[in-house]
Amino acid sequence: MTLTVDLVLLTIRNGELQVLLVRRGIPPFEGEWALPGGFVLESEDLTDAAARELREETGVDPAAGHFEQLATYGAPGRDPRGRVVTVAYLALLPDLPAPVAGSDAAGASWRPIAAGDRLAFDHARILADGLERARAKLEYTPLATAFCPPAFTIAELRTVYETVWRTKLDPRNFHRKVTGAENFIEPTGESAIRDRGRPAQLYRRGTATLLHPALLRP
Amino acid sequence: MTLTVDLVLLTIRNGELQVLLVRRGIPPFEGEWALPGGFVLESEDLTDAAARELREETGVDPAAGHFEQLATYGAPGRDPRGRVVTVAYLALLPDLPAPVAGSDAAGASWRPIAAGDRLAFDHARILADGLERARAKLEYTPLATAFCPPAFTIAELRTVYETVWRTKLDPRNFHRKVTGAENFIEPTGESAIRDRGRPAQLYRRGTATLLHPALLRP
DNA sequence: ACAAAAGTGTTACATCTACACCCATGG
DNA sequence: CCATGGGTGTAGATGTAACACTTTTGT
Repeated sequence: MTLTVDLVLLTIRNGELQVLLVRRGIPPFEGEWALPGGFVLESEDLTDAAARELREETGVDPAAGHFEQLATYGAPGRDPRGRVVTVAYLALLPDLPAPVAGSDAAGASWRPIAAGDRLAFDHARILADGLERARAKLEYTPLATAFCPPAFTIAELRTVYETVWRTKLDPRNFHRKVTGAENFIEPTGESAIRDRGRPAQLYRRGTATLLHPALLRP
Repeated sequence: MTLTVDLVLLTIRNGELQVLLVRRGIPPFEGEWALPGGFVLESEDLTDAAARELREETGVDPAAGHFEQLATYGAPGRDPRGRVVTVAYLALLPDLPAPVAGSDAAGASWRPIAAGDRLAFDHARILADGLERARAKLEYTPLATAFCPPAFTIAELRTVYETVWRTKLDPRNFHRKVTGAENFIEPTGESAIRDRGRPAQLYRRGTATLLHPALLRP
């Protein structure tokens, strides 16, 4: 029995939700897209293995965004080479200024979710589960901030919700909801910036782990 | 590397939340309580392995209640015998009329959560995660009905919430909330029964998978 | 009749939606 | 000045909490 970890790495680039995929260089599924992942080392915790893969693939620290176990997949036929059970992890990351530098997977690239790439193994199912988890968690946790840089405007936070949920939200009501939710975000007090229009306040992540009241998906 | 499944089986008996535990007959942790579980067979899906264990331990069909994957635990030192990774499953079951008949674990018994038994391995952590998952899911899914028999009264459903959440709920408001939530429960139309007081309408599970509006934990 | 549990009505308050409106900046 | 986006005010709909009150049984 072989144990691996696979990563569903989500970020928002160019206003669309993207996932990090790698092109497989060897059979099976040679040449197809797949989720990044790798073997769990002897005497390595599962979370450590996933964090190690994350660093290898993106050069990014897990603490920069959000990182959690998603689910485990072990259907007997899921890998034609034999019994491989994989523990999937989900990470929500800000748009990386230093992108896939230091990656050991040369073929890794951010692909829009909307592209609908065919994926190797049961990775389409894992990705779908990760997306649904992310969409659900935006409702009742402050995880949307994981997609944002350390300081962000409320409009930027709103585009996170709009992108992940594929909806439009009323800017006025959204503003009041997020500023009203306890410890969701805190004003940096610091200045304000933006290209056109009135400058916006900057905020950072608050201390809340649960949103109250929640932001319900329309 | 060894792969096992462990089960967090929850039910409500005698008005308290209980978990099925087994006394370990062999080292390590001989004589201590542990979650029921066992090895995943070669070419057996994880869910099948967990369902098989459930039937072996309780003689109950997974479809009688609710059954889902909880999380996977693989810290290197969690089993002193070597590397053992376990996939934990959570099941919510009605109070079983035919109890642990046919069980291959003679030492299996329902133990109150409140008893605070010391558990072998990292099973205390797994149980805590299962409890928190169950508590959270009662809020926004109709899973409370998994603890109920096929036909139940609203008061019985309310005691499920009160028991799992360790709170008291207003019977009048609770009644309106659950009858108002779309497709949560359907009246059997059928009669009404109970020991003292006015007879109650009987209900069965509805078709909803998500509760709207949700029942928020006080 | 009375206790006990089921179920309805009412009122005050919180939250949501939709939208009118004002504020601050770049060109 | 005016277009653009940031941010506040307000009214109606919906949901919530607290609790008085009516209904239907067993004893």
